[in-house]
Amino acid sequence: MKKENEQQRKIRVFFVEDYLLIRKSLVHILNKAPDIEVIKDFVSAEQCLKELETTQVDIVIMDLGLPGINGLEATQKITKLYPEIKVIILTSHENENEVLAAMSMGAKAYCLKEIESETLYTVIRQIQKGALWIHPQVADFASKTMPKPNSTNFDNLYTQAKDFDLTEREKEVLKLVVEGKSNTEIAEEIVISTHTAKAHVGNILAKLSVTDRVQAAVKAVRSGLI
Amino acid sequence: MKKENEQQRKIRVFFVEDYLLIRKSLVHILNKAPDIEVIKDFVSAEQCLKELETTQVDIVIMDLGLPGINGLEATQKITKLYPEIKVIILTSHENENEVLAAMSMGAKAYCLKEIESETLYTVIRQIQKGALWIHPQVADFASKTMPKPNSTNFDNLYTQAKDFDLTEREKEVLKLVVEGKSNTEIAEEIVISTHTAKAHVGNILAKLSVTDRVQAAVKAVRSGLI
DNA sequence: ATAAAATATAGCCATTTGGCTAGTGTTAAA
DNA sequence: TTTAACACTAGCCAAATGGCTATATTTTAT
Repeated sequence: MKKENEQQRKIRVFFVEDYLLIRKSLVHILNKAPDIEVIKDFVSAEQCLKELETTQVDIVIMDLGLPGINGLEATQKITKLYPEIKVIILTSHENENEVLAAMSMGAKAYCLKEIESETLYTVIRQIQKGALWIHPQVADFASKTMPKPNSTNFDNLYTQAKDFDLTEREKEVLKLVVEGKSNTEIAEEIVISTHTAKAHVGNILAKLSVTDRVQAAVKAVRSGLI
Repeated sequence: MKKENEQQRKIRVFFVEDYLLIRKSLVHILNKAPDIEVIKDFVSAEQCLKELETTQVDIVIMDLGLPGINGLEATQKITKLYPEIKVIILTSHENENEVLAAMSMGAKAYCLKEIESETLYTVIRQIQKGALWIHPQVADFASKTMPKPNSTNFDNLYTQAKDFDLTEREKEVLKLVVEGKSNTEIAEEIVISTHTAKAHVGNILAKLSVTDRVQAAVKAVRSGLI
């Protein structure tokens, strides 16, 4: 059925990546697949969004860490404005939160740049068919937190993922922990008792799933929380 | 003169870049130049260094931010062991210190991944002829601090900028500190006494000019040391 | 209105931390 | 050869940490 359609029509792709050299090389690689066609490539998400107003594509492949509108925001915008378009994240970020955030923004795939080109072709084809795909290397933490595919619950993932459910006060304390402050210093700074400071730190450790303040600080910094 | 040599012999290149997809695409792009040949490409600097023992090349193109030995250390090793080999840094880091460090490590060129492929070909050809090249976008701060091409003054740049003068052992310990390990755990992990572990941590704190391991960890992460 | 959080406080206790001084053995540079 | 840096070990001590249980007030949802 519909032989020409399914086998002859190429998968139309937009590609967003800020570094020229990488962009051009990847476009080249992508176009080597007989059934994939990079219609246009963009330095920024803004340009891509602009072009989407007039051009129909099947898939947008998007880097995270773009200048201006970042890949996550762009993904959200695209999936909201054009639900039929599938967004594939292609990035080097192995960050847990980024994966969760991207998927909750509506991305259909999360690929690390580790990926082999042949696998990438396959992923693109699978996504085109409606699949979801997450790179094995980051799939474990994604699967944990992604039980219900209902959007209500998903929307919070981004904030939850980035916030670790910390309260305002706890974020305040965590910031001071990252500065290397002791519980006593923290207590002085925000005018609470040392007991309270300790309690806050303890709760922070629990919420971040770590066992000491060093790990908490590192996690906070690495996840961009602080 | 020597028409065949200069025009027919291709520039032999090693290419080091950890992300498979990017590596393969760039190799492809590089090989499109008629006078450039990527002999081999590597995921890690270690592998590249190993291969250099047996294979002669003109140029090594190197990413920064590699796993294991990073691009800067590798550059230093290469230029020390094989002064005739020119190292080209190809990275996305626009960091001032990285540029200075790379050049002081003996790199001959510092290219951002922004670069156009045609320009990259030109740079490679220029470098092969003995030139130095720094990407316009980062050239300004490089030129400021690069007055004396004598190595004495330059050698410190790297350590001052990134290393905090840590010894190998201390870096090893610092990595474990960042992982949130206690002194006891560190001692177990690298098989030393807890006393030694404590001593190392103490020395690290002093060298990083901080007063506790949290600050050390944060500083290590933020400065990209770990 | 009631339950559920967030915030704050308190004490106990084993363990860890960081600063300090004081050594030993090894290796590399002056 | 001697100095200097590195790696390692050791003990002391006051302070800090993290886990624990318990309580009370306030804010926020339902």
